[in-house]
Amino acid sequence: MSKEKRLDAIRKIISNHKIGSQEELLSRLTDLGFDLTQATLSRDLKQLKVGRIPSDNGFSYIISQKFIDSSENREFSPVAYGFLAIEFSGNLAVIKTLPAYSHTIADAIDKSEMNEILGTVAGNDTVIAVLREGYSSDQVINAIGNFLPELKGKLKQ
Amino acid sequence: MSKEKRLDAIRKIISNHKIGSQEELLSRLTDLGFDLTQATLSRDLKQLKVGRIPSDNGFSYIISQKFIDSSENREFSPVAYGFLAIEFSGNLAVIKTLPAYSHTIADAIDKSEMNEILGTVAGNDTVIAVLREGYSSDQVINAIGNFLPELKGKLKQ
DNA sequence: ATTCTGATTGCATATTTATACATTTTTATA
DNA sequence: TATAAAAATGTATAAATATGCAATCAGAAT
Repeated sequence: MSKEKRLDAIRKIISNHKIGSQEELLSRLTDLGFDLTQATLSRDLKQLKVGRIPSDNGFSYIISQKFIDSSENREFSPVAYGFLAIEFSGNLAVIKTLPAYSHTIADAIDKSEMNEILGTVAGNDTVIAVLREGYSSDQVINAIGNFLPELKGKLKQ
Repeated sequence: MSKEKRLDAIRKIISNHKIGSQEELLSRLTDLGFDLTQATLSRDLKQLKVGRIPSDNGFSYIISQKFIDSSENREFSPVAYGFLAIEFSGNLAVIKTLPAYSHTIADAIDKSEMNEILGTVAGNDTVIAVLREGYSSDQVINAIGNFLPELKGKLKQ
C-alpha cells in the first residue's frame, strides 16, 4: 500500500542527507510516519540497489547509479536516473529529481506532449507540472508511465 | 611495502571480479600469498573507499571514483541573509529573496524535507513552494521556523 | 464469497562487517 | 644504535546488516 511512498522517501532522504546506518535512516522514516523495521528497510535498500561507501566519519548510503554508471548500464536513461519521486497537490504535480536533472526531466515531459499535463517549470532538483483540469493523479501517473516507460519502475502501483 | 601491494591486489580483484563478501575476497588474497585477517581487510576496504552495492545474487564490491561533499557549518547563513519575505496564495507560498539567492533558499527548504511543503522551484529572486494539501499558511510558517531557525526573525506576518 | 497465489512484513537469528584494545612492526630522529 | 612515534595488525567482540520462516495481506481467478 504505502511501500512505494516509502521507497520514494528513502530515495529522497538518501539523495539529500548523509545517512550513516540503517538505524539512522529508520529513525528518519519513522519520524515521517512510516512504520517499519530494520529488516524491511534492509530489503528496501536492496531492492533500490542503494549502496554504501566508506566516508571520513563512518559510512554513507548512496543511490547506486551514482557509482555504477559505466560498465553495466548500457542503455542509460538520464530521465529514469534523475527521477526520484512524484507527489500531487491540487492541480500540480511535484517531481523530485537529483540535483540538476530537473530540466532534463521537465523537457522529457514537455516533449511527450501528454494531454494530462499543461506544462512544467523546473528548478534545480524539482519539477512542477500543472495538470489539466479534470485529470486525477492516477491518470497522470498512468500517462507518464505510458509516455516515459523508463519511469514505470519508479511510479507507484 | 607489502600493504601497498595488497591494496593494489584488492583494487585489481575488485575491478575484475564480482566479489560478494569480505570472506570471499580474503580467500582470493590468501590464495595469492597475502597473509591477513578479515579485520585488516575491512580496514583496507575502508581506506580504499570501496563501496558495496546490492546485486542480483547478493552484493558486489566496487571502487568508487566519485566522492560526496560534506557541507561545513559556518557562522554566516546565506539562507537568512537572502530571505526577504513570504506570502501565500492558495496552495502556493511565494518567497522573495535577494537576487540569485532563490536557489540557495529553495535548496534549504528541500533538504529540510518538512512535511508541509511538497517541493519548490526557484527563479532569480523568487521561490515558489507547493504546499501539501490541508496545511494552513500559519502551519507552514511554523514549520519553516522549526526547520530553518535562522529564519525565525523574518517570518512575522 | 472462497480459494489460490504471490507480495510484504516482523521476529528471531545468522551472517557479515567494523572496531577497541593490545601488540608488533616500521619509520623517523637524535 | 637507541629511542620515540606512528602505522599496521590480530584477537575478540561489538555493531550492523541480511535472511529463513511463519504470519498476514492484497489481488486474481473460479
